[in-house]
Amino acid sequence: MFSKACEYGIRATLHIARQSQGGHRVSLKDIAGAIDSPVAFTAKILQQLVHANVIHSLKGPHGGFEMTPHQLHNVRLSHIVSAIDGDQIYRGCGLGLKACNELKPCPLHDQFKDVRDKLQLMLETTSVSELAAGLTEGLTFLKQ
Amino acid sequence: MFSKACEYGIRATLHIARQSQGGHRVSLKDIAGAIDSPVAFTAKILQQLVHANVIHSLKGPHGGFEMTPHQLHNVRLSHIVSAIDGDQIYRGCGLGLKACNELKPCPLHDQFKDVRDKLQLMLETTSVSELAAGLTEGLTFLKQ
DNA sequence: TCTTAAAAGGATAAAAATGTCCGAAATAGA
DNA sequence: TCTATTTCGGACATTTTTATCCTTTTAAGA
Repeated sequence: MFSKACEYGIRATLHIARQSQGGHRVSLKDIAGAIDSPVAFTAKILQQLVHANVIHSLKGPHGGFEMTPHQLHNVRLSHIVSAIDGDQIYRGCGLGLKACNELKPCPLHDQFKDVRDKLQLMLETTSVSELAAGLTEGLTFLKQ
Repeated sequence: MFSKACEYGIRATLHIARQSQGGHRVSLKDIAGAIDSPVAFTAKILQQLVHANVIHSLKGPHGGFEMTPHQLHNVRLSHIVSAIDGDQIYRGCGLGLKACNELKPCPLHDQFKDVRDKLQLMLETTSVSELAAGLTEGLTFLKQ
């Protein structure tokens, strides 16, 4: 569904969100350890997320990654997904046809529309904060 | 959502189904032309679909691909997708966690479940025949 | 100012997906 | 039986994704 990069991106952001809610800044190593991902690859993804204003970073000693109150309040899953994978998942045609639309639909356009719209709605309405809360409460998990 | 191979596979199967409904067998070249796909790559995918008993092939002059009445009656989109991409799309965890389940869910397990179940239901209930009918009626398209 | 810790960013490597080529096998028809 | 046509299947090539390594930049603290 999502690329590996996007999966790591979501997991990393959720970990950062959880720690930021507790007032803690986290390092790259910390994140990679918490979500069980390759360190250097995770670094590249975090860079993308910083550029996309999903997370915030600070260099130097005691540096690391965090989310500002503004980011914690506003960031939705859709922001992470479109920053890494783009919006083809919920905007593109299910059969990869460039010119597929309501007027000239592919054979599964209608069937797909339901699924795609549901996915889009879910990504756009689900906030990172609410998911991070579930982690803190020990109800959900980011590895194994 | 699906791999390129799977997109070609679905499009090819729909073209073959449509032609089979009219009593016509189609060649590889014919298929690749109709769905606008690379010929040799399409050949590989068709082989997979023959092995998966989604379509039927005949070698030699006047050979080609077709669907038997039995296949036309039974094949659903889910058969094509699982033959080419496997069932990870609607069975796997959205965040790529191997051990994600109801008891130990990932943070977006519940939100994802809805989307995934809807996708699974759609793929398992949509028959290739019904989609091919839309093509014949000129209501839907397989390229541009 | 110097050292140290951390992210940033460029170059490269490995793996997977996508795509191509060509000879082998099968089969219809002359 | 011979030839032409078509799928089959193996090997190879290209592109994209995933992953690693190393140097540079930034900033804190001694």
